[in-house]
Amino acid sequence: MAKIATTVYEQIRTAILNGELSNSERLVEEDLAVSMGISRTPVREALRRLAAEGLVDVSPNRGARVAEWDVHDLREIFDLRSILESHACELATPRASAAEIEFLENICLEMEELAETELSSETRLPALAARNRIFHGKIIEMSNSTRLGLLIETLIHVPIVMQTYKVYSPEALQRSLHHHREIVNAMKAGDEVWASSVMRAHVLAAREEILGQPDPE
Amino acid sequence: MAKIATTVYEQIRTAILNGELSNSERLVEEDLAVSMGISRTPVREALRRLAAEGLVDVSPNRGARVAEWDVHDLREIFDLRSILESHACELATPRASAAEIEFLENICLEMEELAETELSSETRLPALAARNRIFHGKIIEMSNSTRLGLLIETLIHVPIVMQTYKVYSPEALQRSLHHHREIVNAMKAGDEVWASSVMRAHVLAAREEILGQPDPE
DNA sequence: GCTGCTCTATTTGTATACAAAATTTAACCT
DNA sequence: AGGTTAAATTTTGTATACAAATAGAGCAGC
Repeated sequence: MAKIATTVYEQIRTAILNGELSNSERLVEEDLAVSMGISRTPVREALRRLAAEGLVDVSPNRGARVAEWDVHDLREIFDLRSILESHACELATPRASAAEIEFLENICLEMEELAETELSSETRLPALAARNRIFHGKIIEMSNSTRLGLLIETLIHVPIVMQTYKVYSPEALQRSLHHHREIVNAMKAGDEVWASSVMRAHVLAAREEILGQPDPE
Repeated sequence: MAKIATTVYEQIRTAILNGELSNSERLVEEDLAVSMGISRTPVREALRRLAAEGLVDVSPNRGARVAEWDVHDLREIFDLRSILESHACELATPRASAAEIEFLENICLEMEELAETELSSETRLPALAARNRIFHGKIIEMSNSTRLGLLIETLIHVPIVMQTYKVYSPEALQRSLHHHREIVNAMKAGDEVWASSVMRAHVLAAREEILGQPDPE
């Protein structure tokens, strides 16, 4: 069990991502430490790491709170995701191997099957969300750009919460699955403009589905 | 003198950015601590923060080294900068106020004057580089996207080293200044496609100037 | 001369102790 | 009673102490 700090980091992180700590709750180092039976040192390290990823806000001498995101923040995040993931598609397309294409096609198939089964939402949604993450993650990996991957990773943390719990409308789900298929087809055709365009649309469509119409400002 | 950790962070950071610590030098916590007359605790915090920004690499139980970037890394970074700064331009253009446009025009003017004076390179280059950062930073600020700003900031750290010391060819410098002018003109015209396109070209041109031809891979 | 091992010396990771700052509570004055 | 100030408590920031892990030196074997 190496690195208590990492364990703590993951625990707090998943707690935040599961909404168990939401509402800008204060994160007192000592409290977290005793509740986990450890000292403040690794807790501090974990909190700083979470702060660097934008999941908590820390003020000097005033400690850490879990970060809050308003609609404007979320629009920003989806906006940037649409650009960066689209770019990942562009980079990935000329590099895609047959095996990688097949891998993506399998994910598509699994998701399509899941969408048709009449499981209760509680089991179906997480299964879909997990495969969705794998699909997007695979393309990012295929883009072969370490930093692009890191940037997207930090952006994705936040929407993961709602991605897992938001109930998509049946039409939106269908559209989303079609997008996935179309992305793979575009990659298979070696058409990176096509692939990246669909990915851009895909993320922007998800944004509207989750956030509704653009805010007037 | 609040927050030793922040002071340490800035010291190490500028030391890295000035190349005083380059070549994947090992950063031993105790050594840094005694050399600054403090304890290891704030040094650790500073190193973790630098790690989060990609300026140092830390391995578990093996400490921190200053990060190294090869040509491939730098290509990635400029690639992403070209996309993100271009997007910043796109967002900034419809929001630009007359005062902001004027501010940017003043920077352009100052840089053009600096380019004509025959100061020794040692004083001229840093002055140009500083104004260049202000120009780009202003546009990012005008884009009004906190997260976009944060993403670009982390990407920019690395090239700052060479941006400050790299001797541009006279033609490249001229082209760069013309790009700046053109960006402002496009913004003044309210044409965000034009503005973002020039910005994209601007960053990609800088990439080629600094890194040379694309690596074949 | 080179490779692999053991043992020592560094160095990191965590715990605890103390100082400085901020928040809360309570008392006080008008 | 309301609001302001001042003590008390909580909480963060830094220093120190100790345990665990790693790297390096020296030595044995080939």
